Amino acid sequence: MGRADNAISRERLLDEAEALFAEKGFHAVTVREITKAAHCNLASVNYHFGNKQNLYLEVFRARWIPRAVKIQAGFKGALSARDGKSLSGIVHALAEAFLKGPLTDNERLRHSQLMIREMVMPTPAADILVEQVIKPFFGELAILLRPFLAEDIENEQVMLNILSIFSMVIYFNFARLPVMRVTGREYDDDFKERLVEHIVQFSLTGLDMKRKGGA
Amino acid sequence: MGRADNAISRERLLDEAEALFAEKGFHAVTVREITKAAHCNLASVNYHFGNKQNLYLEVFRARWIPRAVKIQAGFKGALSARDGKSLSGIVHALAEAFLKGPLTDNERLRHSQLMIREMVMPTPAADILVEQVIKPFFGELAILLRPFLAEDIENEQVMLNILSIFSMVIYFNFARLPVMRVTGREYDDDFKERLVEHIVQFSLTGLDMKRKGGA
DNA sequence: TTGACATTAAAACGATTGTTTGATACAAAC
DNA sequence: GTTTGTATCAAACAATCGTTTTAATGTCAA
Repeated sequence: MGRADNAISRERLLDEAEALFAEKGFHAVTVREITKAAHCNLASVNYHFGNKQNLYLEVFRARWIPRAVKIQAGFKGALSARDGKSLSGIVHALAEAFLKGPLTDNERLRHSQLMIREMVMPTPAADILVEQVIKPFFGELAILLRPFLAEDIENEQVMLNILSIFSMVIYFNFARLPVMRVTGREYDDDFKERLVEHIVQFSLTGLDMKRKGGA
Repeated sequence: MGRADNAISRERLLDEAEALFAEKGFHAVTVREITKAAHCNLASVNYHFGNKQNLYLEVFRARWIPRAVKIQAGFKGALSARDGKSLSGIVHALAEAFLKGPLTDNERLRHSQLMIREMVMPTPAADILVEQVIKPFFGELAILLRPFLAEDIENEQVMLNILSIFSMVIYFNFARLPVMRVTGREYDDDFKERLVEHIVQFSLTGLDMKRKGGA
């Protein structure tokens, strides 16, 4: 084929590579596996991306970051729409953006898996991830949350709070196995809704909910 | 050498394999790498464990689970010692057992890394992990926490609360890169103490700490 | 139509992988 | 002292890995 299919097979490689890297990890996936899934020739990875490592990095630049931007856009949209001016509204929009949001369930799962992998075993992609996505986003969150917190609160304390909310959102996304086993529930829409509500309530009041009466 | 060194090199293999599997993941570690680190012959992995997969599984049975038991013992010890009869005491003992506890910092890191890997990309080891360690432990925690929660609270709600606390403990252990980058702090004893206090406070009151005055 | 360029294709490359083999060394049993 | 069983060792195994090579195929400009 000629030049016309240039972008197409390159994009297919990125799609399939992202799915496989997310599911199995970098070293467990072979170039042959990727090219077969993308219906490309074996040499196409090295032709379009130089080598396997570079394809992995490009997956983050061309797929992971845009997805993160999409999630953040969903969050900001929900914010300005209705939940803008209350603490529970902000946390609700945040949890919903990551657990339900504009992505499919598979996309969300892949997104979390790739991020977790980079945190447990950082590669050069982790720098891009932290500096270009996490730090800026957490900075915006800090500005949003600060009006609702104590006036003399330190920046470190704000960040720890954000990290704690984030840890729940991430955990309920990637640790589906123990969550399902312990609660006995499937990851359907009902349960996701339940999780969003739980994250909001726990983030606002913690365990101390006697005054609210339990559920 | 003769029979005397039997157990010794087998144990060395388990030690080095655990460290390498935790750091790099199953597929990224080679048998040659493990045997070299353990000062053993290349064939010793297949001699003692049959194959590489079986060594990985045995790492969980012979190393990971005992470590989990040790952490839980540290938690229960702290409970009966002083923090037994208050909500904050229980959460404090829990956070401290996982973030400071009886293990070295490297041991704690490896422990979290292996667990996270099994949650993101489950292997047969994940079943052992969830059924033999996580579910029983969460069951005990539920019994401990229930007296302090609302009387009509559902079991699912209790489990979600435990999962939330657990998500923070896990996250602050394995996601050190973003935590350090966002807070600007190193993982020294001071910071770990700070993290324990934060987890306790957030678990008890969430973000709504204005009545307490911030820090 | 021709020449230049971009992409795909098949085949092979050397290196590395997990695993197996057969010989050797050693301690305990008889 | 011979036998038996266990552990270690160097060496080689077939298979698979990422990557390179070379040729073929297509498109577009001149």
